[in-house]
Amino acid sequence: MTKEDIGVWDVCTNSALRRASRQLSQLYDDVLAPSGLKITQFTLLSQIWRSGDASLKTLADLMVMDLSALGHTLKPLIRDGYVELVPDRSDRRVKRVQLTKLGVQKQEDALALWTEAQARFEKSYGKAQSKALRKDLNLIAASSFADAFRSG
Amino acid sequence: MTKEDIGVWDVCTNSALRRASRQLSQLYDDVLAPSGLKITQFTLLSQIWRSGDASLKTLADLMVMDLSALGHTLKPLIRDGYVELVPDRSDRRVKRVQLTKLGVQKQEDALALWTEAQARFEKSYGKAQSKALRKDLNLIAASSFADAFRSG
DNA sequence: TTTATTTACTGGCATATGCCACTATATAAT
DNA sequence: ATTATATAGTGGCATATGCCAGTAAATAAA
Repeated sequence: MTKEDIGVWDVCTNSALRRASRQLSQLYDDVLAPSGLKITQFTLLSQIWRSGDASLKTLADLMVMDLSALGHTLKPLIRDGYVELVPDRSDRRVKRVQLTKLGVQKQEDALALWTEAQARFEKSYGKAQSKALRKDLNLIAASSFADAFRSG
Repeated sequence: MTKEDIGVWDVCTNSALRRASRQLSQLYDDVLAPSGLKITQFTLLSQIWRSGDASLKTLADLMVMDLSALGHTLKPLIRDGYVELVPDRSDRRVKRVQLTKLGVQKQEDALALWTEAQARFEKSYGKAQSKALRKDLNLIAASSFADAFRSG
């Protein structure tokens, strides 16, 4: 009977996306474990480094994340001394997100593990396939896609 | 400078996956809002229906979700009377997950909204593309993929 | 300049998800 | 039958993520 043979993930793109996310984050987390960072945290540290000293709002937009959600997620990283929020001098509403020395060091440490995870992923999934998949996913994450979806 | 121009999601498949998940769940949630269900909850109700009366463990495996995580996620749905856990007669450790009449009704109500969301997605992303993407994602969610990743 | 509006962030509450320790069963090994 | 081991769930704790209300500060409007 079809009902039992087909999963929601076979028909619902969102559930397929979340299910794959759970699996992959699990796999990356396992590899990153020795660093004490989860892949989500490593991702944040990496993006904070890449973004220079972006404001919370800017970083939230880049990450396609709710501003307050980002604030919450940063809490453990701030508590552990990897990240700090520096008030902007000109606009006193703004706080800039920066890596501490310890944070930079931690990111660099974990980078080797991430590279290992990424290598394993590409070995299993294919290097070109991986790149194509990221492109597809980044399209979905784009604000232009959200606009199209909402107006459609 | 490359550092600022390239996001983690351009190089890390996991972060690309999570970022796209956040965006898409957001979009689906908005469409489902009138039903009072989040897309994650609708997904669970749908899969519970599809799975007949699977045990928590079976459902967790199907959803590629931690057993206890599934238990937690079901709490609100049980509290609201959409789902119930029925102890198995033969194996007293096992609990079977079932939709209540109210749950079936709720799922059917929300189905129209989900269909709308899915239609919008396919209109923006392409029907064939969507199907291909789900296939890719389901490959990543497969246990065989996890095995390959871990041994790789 | 005084007021209205928009913007950036915070804190509280809720769901999503995972780990670990513990309990209850069931099954295999002796 | 007794003991060892494996399996299914539960409860507590922690992170991930989002909504909403409230505060502070900047900006536009009157």
